Amino acid sequence: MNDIKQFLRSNALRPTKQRIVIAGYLFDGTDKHVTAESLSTELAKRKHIISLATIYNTLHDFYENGLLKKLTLSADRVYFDTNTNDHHHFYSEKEQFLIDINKNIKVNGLPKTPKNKKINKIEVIVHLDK
Amino acid sequence: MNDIKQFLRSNALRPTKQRIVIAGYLFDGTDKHVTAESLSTELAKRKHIISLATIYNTLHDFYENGLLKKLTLSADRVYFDTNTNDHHHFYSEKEQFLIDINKNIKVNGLPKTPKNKKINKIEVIVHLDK
DNA sequence: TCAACACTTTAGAATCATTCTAAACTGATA
DNA sequence: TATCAGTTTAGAATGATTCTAAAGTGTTGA
Ligand SMILES: [Mn+2]
Ligand SMILES: [Mn+2]
Ligand SMILES: [Zn+2]
Ligand SMILES: [Zn+2]
Repeated sequence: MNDIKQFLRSNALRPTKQRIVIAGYLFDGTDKHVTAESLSTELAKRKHIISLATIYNTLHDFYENGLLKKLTLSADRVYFDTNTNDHHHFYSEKEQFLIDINKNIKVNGLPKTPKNKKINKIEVIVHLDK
Repeated sequence: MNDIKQFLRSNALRPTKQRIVIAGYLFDGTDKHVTAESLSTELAKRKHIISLATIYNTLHDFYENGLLKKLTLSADRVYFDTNTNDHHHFYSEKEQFLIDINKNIKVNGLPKTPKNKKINKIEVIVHLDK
């Protein structure tokens, strides 16, 4: 709890009640993939009612500070990922199912990068069925 | 034009004026990535005004019939891809920039697929900068 | 300790891509 | 050519997200 406050301060984020609760949930040691909605629901289960606006604000604040990654897997909700290491995903759109692939993956056979561009990140999504 | 009509019929799609125009544009031999909006704009340049509702309907009809692939690269617009072969992409979110990677890419080092799931498709997105 | 102020939170409105509704239209068929 | 299922469309609705602006709070210097 004081760790969380320090943690937030060290990321130039004022440790407000809401941010402490959200960080406490997100960074509890277990990697998580959340949407604004799912996060809101989880916090509500724990009797922490935080407005959706604040949840969006906080997710973005954390993202801007590199505490979260952002995943665009579906067109109609954004996932935030507490695992900030380089990694990939198994994903089932149908089942809203998302699992980290932390193993080292190699992508072979890429053509040369387009002129004047630089590779920022290679993202591998393994879409699952049934 | 009659080819287009046949093409549509052979896909169980009634060859309406609108579908003929849209198919004529999309399947002209050049691979394309379009959004509903960009397609609408391109058609408008060619003096073909088709309602957005129809453009959405048609993109979905084509998609359902396997004539298009759907790409979820950004959270706030869906891309449709006229290249229906298995392939991957270079993508620049900032520049709305999208290039096919048709070369055979191999992804090595995947962990084993989660129990009771099947790999449907492996998607590689090479995010570009600069 | 506390005033002062920048930073935050929040309800509710706004945005915007997409989907839906239901009425008018049209391609296919006999 | 009449009929009807399939299509198109304007406009309303939806839903995730962002914005607005007013009220609340953490920080800091005296
Ligand atoms: Mn949406
Ligand atoms: Mn949106
Ligand atoms: Zn992850
Ligand atoms: Zn493509």
